[in-house]
This record gives sequence, structure tokens and C-alpha cells, in this order.
Amino acid sequence: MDNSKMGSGDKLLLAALHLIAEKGYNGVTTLEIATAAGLSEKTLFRHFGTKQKLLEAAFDRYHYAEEMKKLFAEKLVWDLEKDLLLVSTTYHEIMNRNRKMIQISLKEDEGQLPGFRARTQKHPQQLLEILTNYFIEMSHKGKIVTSNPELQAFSFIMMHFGAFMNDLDQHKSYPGIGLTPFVQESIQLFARALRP
Amino acid sequence: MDNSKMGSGDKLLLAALHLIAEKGYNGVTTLEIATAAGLSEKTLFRHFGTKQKLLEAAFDRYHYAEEMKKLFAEKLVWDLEKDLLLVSTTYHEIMNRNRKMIQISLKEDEGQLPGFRARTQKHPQQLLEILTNYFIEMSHKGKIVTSNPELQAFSFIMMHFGAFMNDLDQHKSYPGIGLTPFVQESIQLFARALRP
DNA sequence: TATAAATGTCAGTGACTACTGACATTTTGT
DNA sequence: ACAAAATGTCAGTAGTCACTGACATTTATA
Repeated sequence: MDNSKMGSGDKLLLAALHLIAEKGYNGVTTLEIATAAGLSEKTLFRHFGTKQKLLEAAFDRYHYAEEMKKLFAEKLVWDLEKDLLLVSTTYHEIMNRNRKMIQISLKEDEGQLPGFRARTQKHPQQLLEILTNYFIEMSHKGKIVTSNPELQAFSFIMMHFGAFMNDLDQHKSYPGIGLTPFVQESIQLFARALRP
Repeated sequence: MDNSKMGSGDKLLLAALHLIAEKGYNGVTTLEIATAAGLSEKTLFRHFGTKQKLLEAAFDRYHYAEEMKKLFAEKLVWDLEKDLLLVSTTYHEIMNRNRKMIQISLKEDEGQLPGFRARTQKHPQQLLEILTNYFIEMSHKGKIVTSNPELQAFSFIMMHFGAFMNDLDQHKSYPGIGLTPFVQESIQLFARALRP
């Protein structure tokens, strides 16, 4: 979080990201963003031309787009509890890295951010495929019983998506429940539900 | 949805609700709202004075604040699958009734809507209590095994919260997965995980 | 039909805001 | 130390938007 040695462009992008995630695109002025970045408004426009292009640049710069598939192909060990832990933690890691992006795409409607939503939805979709196939494979190996692997994978993801959304921003509906014990519980639940 | 015989005030409130939920408070103009309601901008201001007060009035008018507790006290039959179905469907019903409200409180930051968020969070908190106590009671009756009832209740709710959020608006990350089969699956999962 | 209440029209005001140009100042690389 | 690049200052423009006042028109009601 040391801004001092960052380039002006990056300072502006970060400030824009934070402020827009917090107050929405229309809720922040270019002056606010520039001031938060410790720069003049003029510099903002010299770098990015328009407010729109600033947002787009921030998105391009700070959206983590690594492929999840490779990440799992090598790490799965075909032990249900270990693998579900890997999936959960990886999921929350990626979602947290993209936290600001997700906040923004939640607040703004599609018109203003072309292709924005498509990109924030890439990971969840990948994850569903991976987890579904994992359940099928585990079923073949006789390590779990599964009637509808896709729905079960979906349920698992929705659980963590819900928990992530609940954590997002300040508006926590359920204070006092930490993420780590929840992850543990979710895994135990599925382990028990799927045991042969 | 027949606007023709509604009073002007209600027409404006509904239009405001829809538009603000869609485009955010700062993304809609008072002229847009009035036009959508089939009325003049002047009428809007004559009724509500300011744009802020319009939003507040819309919130007061269309936020469903029934108590969940009574709703369940009478209906629970102490059969896990039946009761979980009741809980799920009731949850989705209430969330869907408050859909627009939830969309708005997601888009706007707390500063603009005092006490807004507190009210949208009332239901979820009530539900957690109810479900936790239900699990404890069911455990006493020997009908389920439960190690950590609050975390399990939380997990169940997060699952449905996630599914609801995923359904919200247009930005469905997982098309092709219906809500009803998901509800069924979620119940079966918990039934299997909690069976003695 | 007479009267009052609700709504419309229209022109306008003041505040805000994205964005620009001209010019001065600072920072950086060599 | 020098030139070039980056940044700041400041005044200003054009557009938008919440909100108002004066007056006309419609609608409801008795």
C-alpha cells in the first residue's frame, strides 16, 4: 500500500478503483479521484482522456484473469476433503483479488461497462465445470456417491459465493461468523453428504 | 401491474423503485422517473419535495417487514426435509419480494440511505436464529446429528443467499440452472449430511 | 355546473461536473 | 547544469440536473 513510489498512472487507477467501488461511477467526480491520488485533475485527463477510459484502464489493469483450470489440474489429490479445501480457498482468493471489480460490476449497469460483466463471470463458470467433472471422476473412483454432480457442484459454489457476498463491503448481515470456520463446516457438510 | 388506476404518488414510487434498482440513484434523473410514471417532473416534486425523499418514501412503502418468527413457529412439523423446504421457499419468497430494495441497497453506499441497510438485513438475521434453534431442537429430538448448529444454519442460508444473488438482476453467472431443482438438491444435501 | 384540487407547461436558476487551453513550475534523465 | 517530460494552476466552457415560480389546463367532487 505504499503509493509514494508508484507512477502517476497507477496512483490514479488505484484511487479510481477504490472510490468507484465504494460510491459508484456516477457517485465520484474526477476531482475526487485525482485528489485521492494526490494529483491534479488535469493530470488525470492527460493520462486517460476521459473518465470512462480511466475506468476501463483500471479494469484492464487490476482484473486478475488467470486460468483456473491449470491451477487445479496439477493440485488435485483425489481426497475429497483436501480437494474441497483447495477449491474453497482458491475460490475465495480469486474472488477477493477481484473484490473491487466485483463491487463495481454490481453497482453499475451493463451499458456503461461493455464486457465488464462477462469477465467477472469467467471464473465462476470455469469453477463449475471443474468441480462438476471432479465429482463425476470421484464417483467413478467410488469415493463418493453423486446423483446430480452439476447441481451439487453448483450448490457448493453458491454456498461460497453467498459467503463471499456476505463478506463483501461493510454490509455484513452476519457479524461474528468468520470465513475460515465456515469453509471448514462447508467441507464437512459435503463430505458427510457425499460419503458412499 | 395495472398502473392506470393507481394514485400519482404510487406511480412515482414504483417508477423510482424500478429505475433506481436498475441504474442506481445517481444514474436516474427525476425527469426519467416522472416520465416513466406517465407524469410531469413538477408533479414529482410537488409530491415528494426532493429526490432523496422520493427514494425514502419508496423504501418505506415497498419494504416488506413481516416478522419471520411467527411464520415459522406454527408451520414447522419437525420433519427435516419438509421443514427445510419451508425455510428455503419462504426465504426466497421474502428475498424476491424485497428484490428491488436489495438491489438498491447493494448499489448505493450507506451515506445516502440512512438505516436502509439495517432493514434489509433484518430478515437474514432472524432466519439464522430460527434455523439454528431448529437444528438444536432437532438434535435434541434425536432426528439429526449436529456438531455446530449455528455454522450449519449459516451454511444453509449462505447457499440460498448465493443462489438468490446469482439470480438477481441479469448478471446470472450460471444460466441453465433453475432455482427449484437447486432448492431440492440443497435439501437432500443437508438431509444426508445431518442424518444420524 | 360551480368550485376546488391535482396536474401540466415552460422558462429559468444555481450548482455541479467532465473536460480544455494557456502558461508556470517541478521533476527527471543525462 | 541543462533540456525534456511530467505536473500544477487557473480560468473557463458547455452540458446536465435538481428544483422553483407563474400561470394554464385538466380532473374530481358536491
